[in-house]
Amino acid sequence: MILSMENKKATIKDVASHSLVSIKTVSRVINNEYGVSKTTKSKVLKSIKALDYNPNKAAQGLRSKKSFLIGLVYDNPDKFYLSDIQSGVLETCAKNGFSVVLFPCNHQEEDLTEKLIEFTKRTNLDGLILTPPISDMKELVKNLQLQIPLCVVSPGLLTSNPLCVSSDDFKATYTMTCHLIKQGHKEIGFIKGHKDHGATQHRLDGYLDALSDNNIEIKQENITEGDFSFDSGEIAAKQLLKKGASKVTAIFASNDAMAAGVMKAAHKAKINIPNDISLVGFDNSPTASQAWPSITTIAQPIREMASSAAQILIDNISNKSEKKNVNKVFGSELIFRESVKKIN
Amino acid sequence: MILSMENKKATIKDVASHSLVSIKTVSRVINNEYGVSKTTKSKVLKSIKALDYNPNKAAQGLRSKKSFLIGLVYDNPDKFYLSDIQSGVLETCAKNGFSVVLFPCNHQEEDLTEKLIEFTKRTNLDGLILTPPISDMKELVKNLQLQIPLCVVSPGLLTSNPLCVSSDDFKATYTMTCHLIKQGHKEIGFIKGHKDHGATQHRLDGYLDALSDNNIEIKQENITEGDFSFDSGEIAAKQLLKKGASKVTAIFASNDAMAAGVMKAAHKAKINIPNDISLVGFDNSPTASQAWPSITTIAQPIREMASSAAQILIDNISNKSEKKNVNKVFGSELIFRESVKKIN
DNA sequence: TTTAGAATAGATATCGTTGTCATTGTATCA
DNA sequence: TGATACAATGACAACGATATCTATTCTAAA
Repeated sequence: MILSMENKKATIKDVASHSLVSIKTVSRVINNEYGVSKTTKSKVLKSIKALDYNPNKAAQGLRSKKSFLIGLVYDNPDKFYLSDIQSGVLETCAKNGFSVVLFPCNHQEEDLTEKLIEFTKRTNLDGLILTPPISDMKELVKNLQLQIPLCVVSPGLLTSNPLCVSSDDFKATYTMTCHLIKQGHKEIGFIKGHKDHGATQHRLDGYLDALSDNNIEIKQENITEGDFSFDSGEIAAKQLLKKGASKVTAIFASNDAMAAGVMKAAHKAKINIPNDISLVGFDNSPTASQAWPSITTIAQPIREMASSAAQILIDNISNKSEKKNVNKVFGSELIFRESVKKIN
Repeated sequence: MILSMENKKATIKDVASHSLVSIKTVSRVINNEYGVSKTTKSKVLKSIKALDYNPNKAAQGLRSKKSFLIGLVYDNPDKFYLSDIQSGVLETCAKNGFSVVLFPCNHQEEDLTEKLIEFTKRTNLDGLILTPPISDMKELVKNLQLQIPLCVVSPGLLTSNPLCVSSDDFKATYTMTCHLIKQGHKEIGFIKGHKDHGATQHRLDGYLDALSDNNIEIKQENITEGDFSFDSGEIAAKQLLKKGASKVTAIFASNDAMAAGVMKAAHKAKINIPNDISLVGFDNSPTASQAWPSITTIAQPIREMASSAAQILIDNISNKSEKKNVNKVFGSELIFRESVKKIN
């Protein structure tokens, strides 16, 4: 029947009869399975094109017990970070025929574990990606007994989860602090991040170790609390600056948003950056390059990390890789701009 | 059989036998269909809870020809805007049992129409949401012959698409320009947005009409090109400012990112905002509140608009609403901050 | 009582694909 | 030559839900 073929979507059956093979053979072609001759394969592919055939995901999923869905869990106020994460995951998933289901949440919520389990079941996910700060919650990650693979994106090397993609925040902060020291800075203020983020401790450690290794005294008064937000950076800066401009000659903010807050505080207090005080941030967000003066910072391949996390997860789902433990580490890059000045 | 029930996921069959009814009755309960007595219903619900049953989306989708998937199409460099759009759509979809599939793209791509059609088919979407600037492309929207409902988010009132959610950028810009005029400004510079965005024209028109209605001469030299990016704002500002500080007394940037660019240019040129020049932006993004001085701007309920778009779409999919044409308009709010000064 | 009609429940086919197992054809080996 | 291996293909059941149609029960009016 050629009549009214245009209205309805072609099914595997249509492709089979069009190319004069069985539906099973068409299925083999679709899934790149072993055991189809070249001629048959090209014949089937031609029919698929001719009929504009797209496999029905629901049917595939029902039969093969897969959903082709990957969950992306996040609770990060940094929209730039999130955007990179999303596009990285998205790209890799699309390339592999998977779709992404977003799960924004509040990491402080009491029953987050239950909600995640419920979400996973309800959505019938094939895999789950956890990003900071959720991925930093060791207890939660440990208790999350899912029947599907889980990949975490983490700021540090230590993680108990079998599938992991991590950056080396410690090393990056250490190197940057050394850079400041080489520029003659000894009194370096530090603004910590949100306490629930693993990155907060790693970055602090990098700062502390760099000071120690360079025989510079660690002063608690130079270390202030922050929570990665712009406002907290401004508040912390006020605290660091009120102790007299003679004191601190540089400020290391744990991220760019807080560094921008520092800049606002400096503006208000008529303190010039970098002439009076040097400033560095972390993340290489647009904020840092658009500030005036532009802010020296640390770039991490967030997008690539996310992309890699998705790939590792998909490989694991498809059992392409036999490895049970994967921890891919990504390096950071120091971005030198105008906010740091050499002093004597 | 109670044995080893924990390992496998419960199906509708299990629920049926557990509550001693037919699977059809369970189905009726799940879908809130007519024709189940209260006692039966509560019995079934109890079983569902007891067995921790979740309907299999793939099976539901296969049989009912639905995918419970909604596509969100975007190509907007503004991460704050995007974040609001996403969370609005996400929330409403989650509430209605739908999932969101993201489709980032490049609006200048040659074969975007074909790609969208292909995406829709491949993903088996139940509905599609188009956001600016894709939703501004009239030809594309018109040519997009999909078999599923389409809802556009638009900055203006004019749209040929039956399902639409819009803001009133014209009115907002008009009102804000009048505000500047009331503050004594007559020489008001204007930075246009990206030419492909509908908002660009609406906002320019608001500015132009406000000047006309207040009998202020429109000068082409006061109107500069921009593209909504920070950098373009900085460049445009340089152009407006080099004509001598005596000339323009206020600058209206079509969005906050460009307003921030203006601020950077002013800093560099030692021009004080608001003492030398007043500045307003558009969007009420964090950029505007975090700048120093903070920037007067216009707030739009982006999140609510996105949420509403999703609801309209879902209602249409479910045929809950018989209306074929819906155009919900959302108002804007002027946010007064430190960047505008009254002059005489 | 009887009975029409509504409310409720069930049996069975079906959606479009993949999994299992059987069958065919062809080349290789003793 | 016959046995054997292996590549290529196909027939049919099954995945877990909803749709359709039919059957039973209940209620209220005649």
